[in-house]
Amino acid sequence: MGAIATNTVILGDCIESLKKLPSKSVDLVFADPPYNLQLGGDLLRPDNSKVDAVDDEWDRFDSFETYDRFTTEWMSECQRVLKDDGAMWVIGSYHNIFRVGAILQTLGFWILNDIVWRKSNPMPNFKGTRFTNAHETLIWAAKGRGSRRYTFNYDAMKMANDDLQMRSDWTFPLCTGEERLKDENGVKAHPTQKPEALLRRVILASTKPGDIILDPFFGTGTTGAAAKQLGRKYIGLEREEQYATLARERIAKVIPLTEADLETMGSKRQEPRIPFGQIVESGMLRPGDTLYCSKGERSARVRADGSLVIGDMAGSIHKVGAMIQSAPACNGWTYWHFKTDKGLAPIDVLRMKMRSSMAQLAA
Amino acid sequence: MGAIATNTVILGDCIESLKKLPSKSVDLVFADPPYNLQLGGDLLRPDNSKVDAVDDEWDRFDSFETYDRFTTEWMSECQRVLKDDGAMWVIGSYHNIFRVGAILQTLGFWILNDIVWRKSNPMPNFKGTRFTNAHETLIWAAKGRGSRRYTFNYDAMKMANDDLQMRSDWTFPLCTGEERLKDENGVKAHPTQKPEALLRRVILASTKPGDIILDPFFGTGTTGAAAKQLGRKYIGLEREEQYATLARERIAKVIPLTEADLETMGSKRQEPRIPFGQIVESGMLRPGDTLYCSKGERSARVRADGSLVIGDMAGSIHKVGAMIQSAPACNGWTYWHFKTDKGLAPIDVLRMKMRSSMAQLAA
DNA sequence: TTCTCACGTGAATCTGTAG
DNA sequence: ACTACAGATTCACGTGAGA
Repeated sequence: MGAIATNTVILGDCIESLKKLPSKSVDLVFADPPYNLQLGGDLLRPDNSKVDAVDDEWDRFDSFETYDRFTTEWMSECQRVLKDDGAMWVIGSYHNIFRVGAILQTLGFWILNDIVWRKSNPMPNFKGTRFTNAHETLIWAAKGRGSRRYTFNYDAMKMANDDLQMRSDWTFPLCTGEERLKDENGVKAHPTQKPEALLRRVILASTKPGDIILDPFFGTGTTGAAAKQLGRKYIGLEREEQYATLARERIAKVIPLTEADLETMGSKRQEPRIPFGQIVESGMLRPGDTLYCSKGERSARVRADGSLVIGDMAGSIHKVGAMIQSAPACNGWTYWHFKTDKGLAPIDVLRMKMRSSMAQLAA
Repeated sequence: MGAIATNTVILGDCIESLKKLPSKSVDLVFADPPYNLQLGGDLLRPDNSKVDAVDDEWDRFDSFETYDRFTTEWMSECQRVLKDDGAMWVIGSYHNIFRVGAILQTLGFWILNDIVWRKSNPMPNFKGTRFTNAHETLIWAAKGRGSRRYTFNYDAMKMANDDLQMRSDWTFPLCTGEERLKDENGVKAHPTQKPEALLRRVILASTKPGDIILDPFFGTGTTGAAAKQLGRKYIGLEREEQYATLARERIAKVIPLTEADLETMGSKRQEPRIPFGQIVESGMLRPGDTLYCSKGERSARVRADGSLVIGDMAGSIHKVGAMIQSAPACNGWTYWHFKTDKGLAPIDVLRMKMRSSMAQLAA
């Protein structure tokens, strides 16, 4: 086996390019394949502006069967190209991730974790028809069931998480602002650019310095940029010349980090927000229970969704508290009280209790 | 089709029992199928013979295939039993959720969301070989692609989340303590008992009071307990007699909420429609009155039939609102305002007044 | 200079009913 | 099947203009 060319972007069809790569030559694959979104018509926000949808030709497939065939092809080539101790990451959404995961298992990959990327700033569901789609899923899998020697930098991950084991749910913002590549008109250069922070965590967790990372859907080269920063090598495959060019220019500007830089990259944690509805869902309060103001003169009834009712007024603890006092605003957590053996206690006590039971959670 | 028996636990093989249920008879399916292929015993072939545990490399495929066949069978029966506007939830971990999701799509179910249950107190990864497996995944899917009338209580969910859209990541603790069912020796009665809070959110989000919820893997009856509490009906299928017995005892102790406590924030889409003409007919506004946009720069005149006029444009409050803004659509109720002592107020205020006076008439 | 506020936008399977 | 139209619907941030 000759030396493989690294730190390069290969222009061309991903499967064709994969076939030319030698077997057992890369340490990690990171793949961000088309999601096969199957969008309908236009989507308008409440302010009537249009959502810039992903309608690119590369994301359109005739059927699930076509998508599955495509997935099977690129993935089995990746499996061949991986070293025996290598591993693969694939990112996707509910549109494609289940097919991706099933195929990967069927091919013999051995799933190590599924990871949830919680977006701190997702796009809302404008029409109020579903839950806000606020996460994507990554699958981390070893080449085969027997591969016990995959790389996992346990201590680096623990360190990055304030000395707690890194969990399978990660919180990062979307790629926006400075980091988001723009064309000459200031329009986003690629519709699905991933945040570098996400890639850095993937790479720090599952590769060693000097490892070779293959990205078969390179796009604008986030994987390459993060790899270079962290002292790893990359091979990017990309079909669209404009993306490949952008990626090369982008990566050229990246300055590799020093050891010292890396140490300061720990993630910050913050107190999790507890909605009042969750207090009710948890059973700490029950629908039908009564809440009182501190003097006990005023009362309201709790409903199953966390709303309060007084007469024909209904709304959140804050809104109803404000209405009843004819005040512009009200902190419902301190205004409303519940009955205990020792008299009235503010519901904020319940929130603190809930917080402490969730103390382990990085927000 | 005769009335279906509800609030009952049916003992027996899940697929056999499903086949006896009438088509299009339930509103929601909640399924917590067996997760792990390797445990054996849990898995039955379609002919009810047991699958032997297999370690052999070459047998791996056979084992996935068996799981897939089992999944396809129970799931297509559920699809048949669901009403056309019904929906299904399935919960799983990375061991099985990808196969479950792919099969569900292939059967024609239409995924609405994938939901991440973040565990606030997961079991750590003791060996430090992977990320702490701190979540499970739920898939929420409509019966088919065309099913647009599935139930989603958007406003109740928004209320439960402090007036923000409910996201696709939910945080709940594991089922522990009092809630966890124990046998006579104090040992947990079921290995995978789900928290009631999780089920309550599922039920509150996607059913109406009185709906029928089918759980084909009933276990110790968390679905039934939550359903009874929330004024929904349940049908539980369970193979193991000891679980079925435990479930019946558990559910018998549950005290349902009263109708008043079950009430949640209602959807605006379901409120009775008031034509604008009726506001004019009632005298709340008079023909010839002027309406303004919120800033007061634009104005239109009200005509006797409830149409608006600006210059030579005339039409409904919505159409004229859209035209004047050159927008594709407009909600006239919130766009147009009328003059009061205290300044401009949206005409939606008048609609709310009208609605409440109509409600009093009905009562 | 610093703060405030309006505006733009992100992998989105995004309405319901009457005729 | 289709059309027409009433009317319901958004969160977190980054940027840049203006105070």
